[in-house]
Amino acid sequence: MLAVERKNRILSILQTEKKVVVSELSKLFEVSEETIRRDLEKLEHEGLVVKAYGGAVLNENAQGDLPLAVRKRTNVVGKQKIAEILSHFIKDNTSLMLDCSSTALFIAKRIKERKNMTIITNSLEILIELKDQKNWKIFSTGGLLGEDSLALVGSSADKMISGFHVNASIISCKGFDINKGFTDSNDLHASTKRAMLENCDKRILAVDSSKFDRIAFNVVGNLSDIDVIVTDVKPPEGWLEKFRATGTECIYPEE
Amino acid sequence: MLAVERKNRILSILQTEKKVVVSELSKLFEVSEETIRRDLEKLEHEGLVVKAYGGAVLNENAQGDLPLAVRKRTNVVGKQKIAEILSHFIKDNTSLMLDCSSTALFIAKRIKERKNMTIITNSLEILIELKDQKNWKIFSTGGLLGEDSLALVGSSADKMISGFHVNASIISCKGFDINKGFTDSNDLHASTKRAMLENCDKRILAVDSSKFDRIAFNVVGNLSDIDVIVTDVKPPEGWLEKFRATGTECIYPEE
DNA sequence: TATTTTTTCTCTCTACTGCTAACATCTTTT
DNA sequence: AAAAGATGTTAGCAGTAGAGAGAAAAAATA
Repeated sequence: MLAVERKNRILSILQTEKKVVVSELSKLFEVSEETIRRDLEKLEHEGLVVKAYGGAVLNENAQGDLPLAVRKRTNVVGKQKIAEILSHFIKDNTSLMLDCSSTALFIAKRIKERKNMTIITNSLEILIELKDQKNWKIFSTGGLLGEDSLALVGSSADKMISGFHVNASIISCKGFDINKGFTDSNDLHASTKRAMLENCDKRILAVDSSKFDRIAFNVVGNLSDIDVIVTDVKPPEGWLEKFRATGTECIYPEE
Repeated sequence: MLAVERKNRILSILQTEKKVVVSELSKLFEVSEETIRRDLEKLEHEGLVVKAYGGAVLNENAQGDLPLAVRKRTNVVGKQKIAEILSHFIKDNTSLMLDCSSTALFIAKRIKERKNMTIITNSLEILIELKDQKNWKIFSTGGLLGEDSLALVGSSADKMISGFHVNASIISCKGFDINKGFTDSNDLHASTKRAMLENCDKRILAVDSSKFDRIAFNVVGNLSDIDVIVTDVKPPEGWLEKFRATGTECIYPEE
């Protein structure tokens, strides 16, 4: 039995039983208790469970993410797929900028196992998600706290971002149109995203299929501003041709 | 049954019954009364319940508290008193800087009724506490996320603070000594506090009595750097004389 | 009000279970 | 072949729980 299989089974047991006990799991899976503890440790790191003396319980808190967020949970599966794909490309000892988007938050949750990372973000949720990472450098942009989001935006945020240069920036957007480019509904957010794209080696756009063919009010950029596009489904062939034409790499799940 | 399970059940019983009785819980969970007492003791330390003779009740005050903080709950009563006093001095339409301290967080909770405030802080907890305030401007300093705190510190935080000027800065510290001044155990925090004091009209030090006669490693400032000191108990007469000599106003609760 | 009785609490001691961390072993990947 | 990852083993440490004695608080009684 694979380690991930076991971890998934533990999660599904937790969902019905509400709690698990180390000694029982050890017998059930016929592995040592230490192995179970390590599994639980990893699951805790991923924010899915809370370890307790003798076992673990579900992290209620993680079900709906932070209690604070009134997040629109559109296409969670797609966003998870994108986070899964991207997490494989992110190595130890690299620096990243992450914008304030649910996709970026999923990515943050996924890369907790990496070592010595440097993260710059304007998302309070990502800051809180990563606050306990040892040996990481977590920078927050300053700025004005957004009205309906947990993002820091405005000129001070943009200025701060310009003071850094990272290996890669990962940003998301509200709309993606093959001709019009990618757009957002808030000009302050759009400006911050642009600043992130201007101060990195690799410009990555994470955009799930619910954004396809949508155009929001504020243009963030177009294909030539992006090095890699990551999506949850294979885009239409016509798009892929365009991507090849502009030299934009496109990554999507196999089949 | 895991210890955490029991504690969670106690909390949920509390939510419906409003109170719990040690002897009843002991029978219900089939553990000794000492064990129940220890559970309640831990829950009280976490600030979730208030122990009483024979049982415990919910801590109303903590209902809206963040799940993230494992707050050091030292002298909560004193800090509340200080917040109470200060809240009377804070008027509508003013701008404040608040540092990252539990006292500042208590103050933030108290002044939510004010209108049109402008707040600058380096505390993530204060940002989240105030995120839903309508018609307020909430600014975050940027900076490096502290190791053991939810604070943003470092040169970028300090630089950002220098770009603002507010009506009053309210800061706290780890130690207050009448001769040595006020000190903190972290140089980055100390530097941020200094920056806050340098960019305001009124410099306010909120220091509860648990900090009296303690000296931490990093000096933040001395009496001449402060306009108003707010404490939870009346300081010794000798101190009051010194305050008069340096022209520092001192406010404390009446007897 | 003062005193006694009862209840509850605090503290210490002890036993036990589970945890952490370091190392060894084996497998898989590069 | 070397590096990385997963698993098992061990020893010392930390968290949990119960028992009993004495202190403190509340209630009952004088």
